[in-house]
Amino acid sequence: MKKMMQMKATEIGYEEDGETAHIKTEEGEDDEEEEDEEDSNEKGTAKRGSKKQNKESKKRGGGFCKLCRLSPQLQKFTGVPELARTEVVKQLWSYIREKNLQDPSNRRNIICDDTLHALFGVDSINMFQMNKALAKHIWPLDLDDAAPVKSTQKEKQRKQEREEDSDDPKRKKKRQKGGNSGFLAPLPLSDALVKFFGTGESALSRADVVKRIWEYIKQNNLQDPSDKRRIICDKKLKELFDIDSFNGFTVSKLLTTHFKKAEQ
DNA sequence: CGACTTAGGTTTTAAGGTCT
DNA sequence: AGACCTTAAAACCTAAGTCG
Repeated sequence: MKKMMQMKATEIGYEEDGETAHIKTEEGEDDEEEEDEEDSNEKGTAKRGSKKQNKESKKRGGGFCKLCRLSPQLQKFTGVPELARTEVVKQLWSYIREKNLQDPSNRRNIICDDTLHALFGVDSINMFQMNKALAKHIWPLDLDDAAPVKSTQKEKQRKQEREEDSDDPKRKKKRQKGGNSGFLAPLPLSDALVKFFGTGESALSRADVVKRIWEYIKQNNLQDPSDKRRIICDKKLKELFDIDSFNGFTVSKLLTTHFKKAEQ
């Protein structure tokens, strides 16, 4: 599965030169970005590059499965004195879901109830910071005293600081935007399209048409099971588009010929 | 700009295992 | 020896394509 993901990624055209990383960093504040970028750029590139090759042969799991000693608070939470880090994360999330502790307006934020507050010492925490906060509660087994796992990277602090204040504003902005532009204006449909829908409507917005096409695709189960973006045309679709199959992303393109231009 | 779709990459953290 | 990969979680974001 993951192998597939990698392949797809390259297919789609993600560049290896750190462009993706850059896009991501954009979300954060710009000042720290530069140093950061250098770091993650290199790393990311190498990672992605070799991942492709190595993923296939690597499956054995690293040191994450190793049991770690848990802080008293975490012991209380999990009920056991030792647990693999991955298991702790798992339990945490099941607890969060069970108690419905995700902030509805930003589900990456976790509202801490008393139990979590005891663990993290904050009222709310985002999912990324949570992982970091968790580090204070997970100790190596061989360390008798409560020495938190050594934190090697100071630079990384900057990263999550970036994460802290970058976070959602951008997204919110996006969400808030909204409002109608003229894109929703109905456009005259081709006869073939009118016939295809069979509702008698002769004009619909592009978005509406796309929506209905997808409804039809789903109703008739026309998505290629091995790649759901691929649409296998049935007779009706074939008549409409005159092709055997198409990529879901190109619906819009295919529809072009079925919109009569107002001026025409 | 935003309507619509899906797949999947990215983000965080840790340290041991594995590969070069 | 040192670089890189592994695990878990969920949400977000991006990609193409079109239009006024």
